[in-house]
Amino acid sequence: MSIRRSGMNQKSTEERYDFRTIEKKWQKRWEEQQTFRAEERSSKPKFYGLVFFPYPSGAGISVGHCRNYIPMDVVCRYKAMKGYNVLQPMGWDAFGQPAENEAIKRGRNPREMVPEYAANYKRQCKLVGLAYDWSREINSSLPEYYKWTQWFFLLLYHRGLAYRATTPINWCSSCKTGLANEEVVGGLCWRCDTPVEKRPMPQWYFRITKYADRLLADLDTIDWPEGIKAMQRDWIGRSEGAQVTFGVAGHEDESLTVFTTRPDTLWGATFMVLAPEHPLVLKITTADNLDKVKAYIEQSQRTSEIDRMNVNRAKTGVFTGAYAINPVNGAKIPIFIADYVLMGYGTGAIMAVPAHDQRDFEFARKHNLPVVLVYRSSPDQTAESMTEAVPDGGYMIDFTGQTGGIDFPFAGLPAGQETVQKVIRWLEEKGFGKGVVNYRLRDWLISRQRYWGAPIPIIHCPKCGEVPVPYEQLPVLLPEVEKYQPTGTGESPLAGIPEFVHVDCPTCGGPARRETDTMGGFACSSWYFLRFADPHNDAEPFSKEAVDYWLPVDLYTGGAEHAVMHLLYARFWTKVMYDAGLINFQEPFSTLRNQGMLLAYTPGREIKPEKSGAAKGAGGANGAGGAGGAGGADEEAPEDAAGLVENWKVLKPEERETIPQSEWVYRWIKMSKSMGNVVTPDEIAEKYGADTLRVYTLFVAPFEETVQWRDEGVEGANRYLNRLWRLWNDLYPYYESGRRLLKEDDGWKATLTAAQRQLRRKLHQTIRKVGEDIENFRFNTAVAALMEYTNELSAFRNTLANGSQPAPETLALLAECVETLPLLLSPIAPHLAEELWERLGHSSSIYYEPWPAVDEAAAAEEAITIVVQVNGKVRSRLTVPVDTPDSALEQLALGDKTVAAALAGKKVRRVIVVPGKLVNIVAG
RNA sequence: GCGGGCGUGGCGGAAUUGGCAGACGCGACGGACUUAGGAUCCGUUGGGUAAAACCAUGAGAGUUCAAGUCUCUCCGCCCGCACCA
Repeated sequence: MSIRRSGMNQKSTEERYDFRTIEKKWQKRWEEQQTFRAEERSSKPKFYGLVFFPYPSGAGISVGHCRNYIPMDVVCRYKAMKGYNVLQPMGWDAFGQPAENEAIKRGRNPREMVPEYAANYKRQCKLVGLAYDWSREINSSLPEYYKWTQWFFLLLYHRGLAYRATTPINWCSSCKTGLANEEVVGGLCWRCDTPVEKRPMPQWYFRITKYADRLLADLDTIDWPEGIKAMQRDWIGRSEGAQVTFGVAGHEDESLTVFTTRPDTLWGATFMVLAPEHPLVLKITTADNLDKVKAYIEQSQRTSEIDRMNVNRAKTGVFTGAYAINPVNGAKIPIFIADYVLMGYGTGAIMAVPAHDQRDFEFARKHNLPVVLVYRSSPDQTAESMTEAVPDGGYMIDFTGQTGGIDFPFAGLPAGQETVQKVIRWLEEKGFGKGVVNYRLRDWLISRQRYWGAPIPIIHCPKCGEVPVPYEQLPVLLPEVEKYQPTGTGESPLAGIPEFVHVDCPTCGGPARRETDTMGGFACSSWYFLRFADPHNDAEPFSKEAVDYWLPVDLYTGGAEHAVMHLLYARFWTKVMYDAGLINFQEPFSTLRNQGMLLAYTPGREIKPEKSGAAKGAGGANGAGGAGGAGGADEEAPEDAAGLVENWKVLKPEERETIPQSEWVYRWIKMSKSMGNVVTPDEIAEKYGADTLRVYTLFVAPFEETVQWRDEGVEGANRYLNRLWRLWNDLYPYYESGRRLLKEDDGWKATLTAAQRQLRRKLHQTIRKVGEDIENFRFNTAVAALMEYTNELSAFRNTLANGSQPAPETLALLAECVETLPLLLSPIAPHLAEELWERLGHSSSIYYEPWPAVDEAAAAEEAITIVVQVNGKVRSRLTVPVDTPDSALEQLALGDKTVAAALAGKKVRRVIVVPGKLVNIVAG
């Protein structure tokens, strides 16, 4: 029996480690020695790890951001130990409305406020021990950065990808600015949930639609979560079909082109529907229908976006009095207008085939329009008996003789893509239409009528028209203003600054006006990942050499809320730069991962379910808005919507005073500033230390999963680190004498006892497992593996005889354990790892130490447990040497006492041996 | 409705190609050490039984010697999109 070491024998060992002192010490040293600075030139392979560009808000970072930043930091630190030249930068997405709104709210100048907030973020990042290369810090609101954002605007402009157009835009009356389609979520502004209206205004757009096919196709080349790829595919919304041109009866000079994915159903078109906004509507409407039509148009303009998007609404619409002529059979069909047809999709006009399209069917029944079948599945199927449309199946009906002399070669063809293609070819031959590919994606509205953004570098000259600012005149500096508030007139605050607006035309020298719109924040974040490769270049946005070396980003992490916006825009700009020969890759982010949301247990109160207008929030229990706690998007819910989650409301700070705790109702909701339930890394670092925060964050759940923040869990992580600290200190005294043996020769490995070999096996298995888990983003099991190992090491320690000197090979083994532990710990709990490493006598940072090598021989199992099953049920276990042949396993299994008992009275029919795993005896 | 994901102890979660379900941690319980314990250490901890048997991975079927894992049908939850012609 061995003597158990109790804590009492180790009074000299500190029970708990002094994380405050240790963490401060190492953070200071990392900073002084610029430990995390990426090498400019290196023969090493590179690794570029990046987290979503954050906007520095006044609230600072929360533990939600840490759920993204810490895992990335672990990967980067691990990669450094694996011999990579690592680039892990950080910077500030400082332009845009969150900053501007906060500046307005606090009555502060964003130029002063933003750097303060950024400094606070930076302080917090350091507090958490994140290994950023701060020499590459960037700030998108500084002229040295936005000069190049403007440069890229001009690049797009000169390549025909930026244009100004006056079309009805999505207008948020609260933000007082236009929104791109991506920024309208369910008819509401993505930032403030205000219902979006349509307003015609001249605006700048980027022609992202030109890249739709490539943005879609290249999704197949990148390692991104399926869900994000699916969202981008849906957003791009490619659909194949045909445009078919119909004549208009009585208007021989006009024609109407429809887009349809089902040109094979043209013979069943019984009416046509135009979007109310369609330009031909008023031209073709007959006099007696004009009042009705005008009224309908007006009504549909009044109908809110949200209402129009309600699928279950009745299919309203009115007849224009005009008729279209179906080219395939000369049939005259009535033309209606209805708001279920959208001007922004396809051609804004559809042919309606009620027999095979549900919406058309509903419209036809409501307005007593005929239904004509094109496909039939059985001979007795009739249009009259239909209760709903039949979207697919069946064989085409023979329309020969009913097509006004036009041939009909499709009788009997089955419904399907092949038939559609045949019809398209036929339409093209006849000149009735052509096959086209249509996209849901629309051009990217970049104009903002706001102050805090990069001015659009364009000059409007009465003589020369639109003139791009010459490259050498960049940057167009954002002027100082007295008021940052949006003007309310729909114009940018910049329009009120004469010295900014009035400018000489670069072309003719005459008086001209500057463009006063600024660019939306997504412009800045569409190229920042490139700037990190060469952040201080003042001659160009980046040198090709630096970008060729560092890019693309190897690993990119952030919340899923940017699935379409930022990630689509950045991909688009990357492709444009590729086309311009600036870079040699087409996808900026090779691997993308999304961290899960962080929920906090939050006190609130029940509220009455009714309440007329407050229908919003019924969408789900994730609070207001869907943005994640970490990464760029900093949504801020409006005051009245904040905290409303299905008949439940977060307690306001004052309510926590006035409402007794017995009436509090707790719920798990997203941790966010607007909910007042944010836990900051500062408070955790203060109480338990940054390493504890790191361990807890990694251990609590898989990276992608939503997690619930629990203080008990944090305490568990802290306990573990203290346990590890004590264990290491208990073993440390053996290090000096064991180390010599460890380094001198390998002989000791052969003389280990079985228990010692087992410990060493666990050690090397752990080295392998932790490395693999980090590479595969399984941080929770990496931490678990470390815990398992320290548990075994701890049990081994307890077997050491107190006071007496262990045998030499034991000392060598202990030295190996003592030396390896800080290395394994280093990516996960770097402060503690550095401290232990230093105590081992090292003077340089553990950050650059090589990751320990796995001794495969030591890691290999000597004996394995073979499960013996009878008819699939475990009856016994055998411990055998690894190389036991199958036949011997079978014999051993059959000879086992419990197995024999289970087999009593049965006949063995079959024996399955799975090498290294089990023996299953089938008997009956 | 469509697309993506998920459902395992009291809780968070483990579980290679189908091969011992519940690693690791939290919580709980018992013990040791203590003036003390919300510290530390050592145990126990899915249900069930005296012990077994047996029952357990949302429900139900199927494939297989063997299913948390594969197939089908449901149910529930989360995320995204939603009249897209």
